[in-house]
Amino acid sequence: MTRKTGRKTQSSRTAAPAAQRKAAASVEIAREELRQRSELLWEAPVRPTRGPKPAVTREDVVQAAIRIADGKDLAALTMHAVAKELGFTAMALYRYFPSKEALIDAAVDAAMGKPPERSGPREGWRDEVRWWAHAKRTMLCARPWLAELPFVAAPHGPNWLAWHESFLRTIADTGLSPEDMMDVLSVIHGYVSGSSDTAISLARAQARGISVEQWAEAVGADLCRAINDPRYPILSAILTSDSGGISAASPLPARQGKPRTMDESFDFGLERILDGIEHYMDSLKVPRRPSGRKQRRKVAG
Amino acid sequence: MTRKTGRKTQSSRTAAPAAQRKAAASVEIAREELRQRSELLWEAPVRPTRGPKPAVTREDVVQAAIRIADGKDLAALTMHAVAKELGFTAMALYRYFPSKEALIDAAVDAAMGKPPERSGPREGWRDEVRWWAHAKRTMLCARPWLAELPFVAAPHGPNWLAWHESFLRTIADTGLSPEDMMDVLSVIHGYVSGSSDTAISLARAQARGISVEQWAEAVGADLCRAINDPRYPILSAILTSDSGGISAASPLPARQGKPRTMDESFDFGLERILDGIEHYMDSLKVPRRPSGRKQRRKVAG
DNA sequence: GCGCACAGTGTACGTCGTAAACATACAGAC
DNA sequence: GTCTGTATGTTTACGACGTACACTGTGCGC
Repeated sequence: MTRKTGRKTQSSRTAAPAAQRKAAASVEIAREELRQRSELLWEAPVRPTRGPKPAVTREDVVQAAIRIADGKDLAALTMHAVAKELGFTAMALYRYFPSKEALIDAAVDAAMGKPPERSGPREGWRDEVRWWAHAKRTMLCARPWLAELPFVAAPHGPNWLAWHESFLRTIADTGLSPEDMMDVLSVIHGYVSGSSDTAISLARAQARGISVEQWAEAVGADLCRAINDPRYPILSAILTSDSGGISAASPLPARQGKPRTMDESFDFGLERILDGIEHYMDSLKVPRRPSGRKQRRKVAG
Repeated sequence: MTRKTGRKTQSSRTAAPAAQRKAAASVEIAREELRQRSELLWEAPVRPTRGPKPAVTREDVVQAAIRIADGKDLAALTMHAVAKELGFTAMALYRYFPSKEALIDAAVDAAMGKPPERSGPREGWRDEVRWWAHAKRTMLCARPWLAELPFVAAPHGPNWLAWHESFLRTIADTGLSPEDMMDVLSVIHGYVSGSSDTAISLARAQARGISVEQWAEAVGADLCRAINDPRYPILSAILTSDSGGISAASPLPARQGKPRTMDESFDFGLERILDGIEHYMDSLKVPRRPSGRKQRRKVAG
């Protein structure tokens, strides 16, 4: 991983260790670098007429990168590996992307893909939001390496925006103000990405060939340290509340025969949030204070 | 991080790498490695009587690592850097931790710290959960590198459990079943960590010396690509719905003079979730179906 | 056909994590 | 005290990484 910013246009020394920099100049560089990376995401490459044709396209490079990350993990995604995948030397890639970071930006956006189109007639916003949340979760679990990225500023590429657009479509008719729509998007988006980390962690383990059972055993073993530890009385009580076993399908403790799986827990949380949003929408219709402490009312959009 | 061919003499050490391995054997190694990393988190080091005294403690090493990550970012946290901080050579660290990953595990748990104790009398669960969520968000923003970690199985150290215990205390008296308590924990925890990514991204930028304005400019610039792009009609409408400016305090568009800040958006979402949870609790008291699709009812804890 | 712009290569450097062999310092057995 | 074994930190080394720089080769516009 270790993403660095060490780019200078010309007077650069070696792999600038992101370390010693002169503040003022470095910020300028950082800004320019971010601008350029963003551009790479949005602008089609311009093929000059002169010179030999490139052997592949930027898209081909991106796809090769995705193939590697899918097959192993983000750590396996090295310039050498991508180059080998394409039958190149590593340096050739720098004709397509100015740095590894820029390539990863592009790979992330491409790997995210477009949000799936929902066929059939439109249903209520609640169903659609639920569907969107599941789609997003599925996407994240399918490519666990997407969650490994320490962005200073996440690249908001075409697909990233498309997912957001896709969400907004689900609540476009609810009468929420623009602010509220963005905030509702933010709740759901936050919940989905945050709450999927356990599932993602499992997906990563599986990508490494670790079985579900082995993974659950490792995670469960940690949790079990809480049992009978006086520092964790409540957790301990919960963990031992019934059979106290650990479900293979969930790192959380399984009791009384019907353990909740990770997916069920996800759905549980999602329903609570949908309830909360619905409640908020209702409170806007009937002009009475919402149950929350803070007064909020609809502003004319 | 990069991993290579592993070996395994007898029992101890080795950062058993994850790359190419013989499947069966590799899983065995991975499991053993995870077990050992977990142990390092929980067990006090045993000082043998013979031989020279160690110059520092494992705790000192961890603190040095945290200092480095705090000062820069996770990428700056190299074995060489930590060693230099302590006046050592890099290899000396391997007397304290078997691998960089093990050191990072320990640094993460230590950096997370204990959850702050709340002074004063206990208030309603809603206030307490809100308080917990803010504490966690504050902690994550203060150490943005905590969110950069690609775990296969996140190490659940003492502090990690303490945060969970601390949350459970807030809802211990609400009459929720053990399953429900864990799921409520999971919703809030998921929301907090997922929804903080923008704030964390900003914190990271600031750690690199990028000002809020510059960061917002970069993020906003990406969003603005949606404007007038036929692929993003709704987003475009929202972004231009009023003044169309981008607030420096938020990457989301600011309109009509009173932009919502990131923190306000966070609170908005949190209130919706709390509403949803409250609604669920109410539905348990009055035995009538909750508004969500799935029937859930309290089980005797 | 000529020349230049651009494709991809070869080599090199500095840094990374860490294996292996080593030197050193100290506790306990004599 | 001296001896001895073990635990400590150092030295050296390796292979992989990102990428700077100088190179070779190709093919369009002239």
